[in-house]
Amino acid sequence: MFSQTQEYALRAVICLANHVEDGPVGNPVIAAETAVPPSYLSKVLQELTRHGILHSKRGVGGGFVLAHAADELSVLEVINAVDPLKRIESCPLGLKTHGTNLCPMHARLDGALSLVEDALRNSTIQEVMSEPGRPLPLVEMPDA
Amino acid sequence: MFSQTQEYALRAVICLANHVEDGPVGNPVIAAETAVPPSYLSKVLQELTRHGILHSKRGVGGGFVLAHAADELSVLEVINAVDPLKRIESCPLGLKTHGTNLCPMHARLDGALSLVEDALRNSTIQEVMSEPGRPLPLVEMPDA
DNA sequence: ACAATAAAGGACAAGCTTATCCGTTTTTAG
DNA sequence: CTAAAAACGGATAAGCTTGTCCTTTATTGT
Repeated sequence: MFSQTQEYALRAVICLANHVEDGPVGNPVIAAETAVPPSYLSKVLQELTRHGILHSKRGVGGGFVLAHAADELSVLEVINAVDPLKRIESCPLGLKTHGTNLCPMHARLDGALSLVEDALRNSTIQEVMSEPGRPLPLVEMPDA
Repeated sequence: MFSQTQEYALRAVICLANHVEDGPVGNPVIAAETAVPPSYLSKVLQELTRHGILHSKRGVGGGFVLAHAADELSVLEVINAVDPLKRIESCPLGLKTHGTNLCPMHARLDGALSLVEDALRNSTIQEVMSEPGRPLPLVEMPDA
């Protein structure tokens, strides 16, 4: 339901949010902390950069940083940057007389998609980085 | 978000619900009415049969019929038969100390999945076959 | 029993997602 | 100005989803 690429993108963004004080973070570091294959992560980070989620800096001391504050960035934005959640906007069968007025079946499916869209739009990266009673993303729990 | 196979399965089931009076309906008829490639549809119908959503009958006059009444069959059951919606039950990074207590990020993603699951569980095929103000699935609107 | 019909099942092909590799460009440091 | 670091970009491979084709098995009617 959520793609691997979406998952990777979210991990990377959370990782960068964790490092927000540290200046640019390089691909290898992010890869290590997020357990994403470095060569693939590289593509994902590129895509996030193209969509303005990250800023990248080349050369020595370069790497990636968040382009916006963690509480100004939604989970949905990250997902849409790499692999957009696409709503059902017109009849998948191409029935012309349905046009934009979906049949009840597709209306329900799209309704479900809209719930997802809303939930993710209203979750910021900030919110998702720590929550009382839940472990921190990307890190093993301090021994219980 | 929803796979092609899930979409095909739903179309096929709705088609069979439309033909519920007519006895078994063959693959070629379903394929034509649902605009699904017949050779692929054949696999989907097989899978629905294996999971008890349909009954199949071989030989002359054979075909497929719904195994249950349309108002006793949920959209979720159909989807789960061919390509199950899988919830996030444990940490995708395999962090052992997260175990079954997801981090807030995965908790939100799974929360979204649970909304979808609920919405689809509570939609019956009956409900999805006609709804005032919406066109009927699979058929062009009687000219407006 | 035989022939026709239709689903079941297996083997295979095309296309997209995920993943890898390597050369190029940009930036920094010395 | 040169060398090293690091992102960028293109080409290619592996795997899964989607789609095709053909043979086998079961059922029905004659």
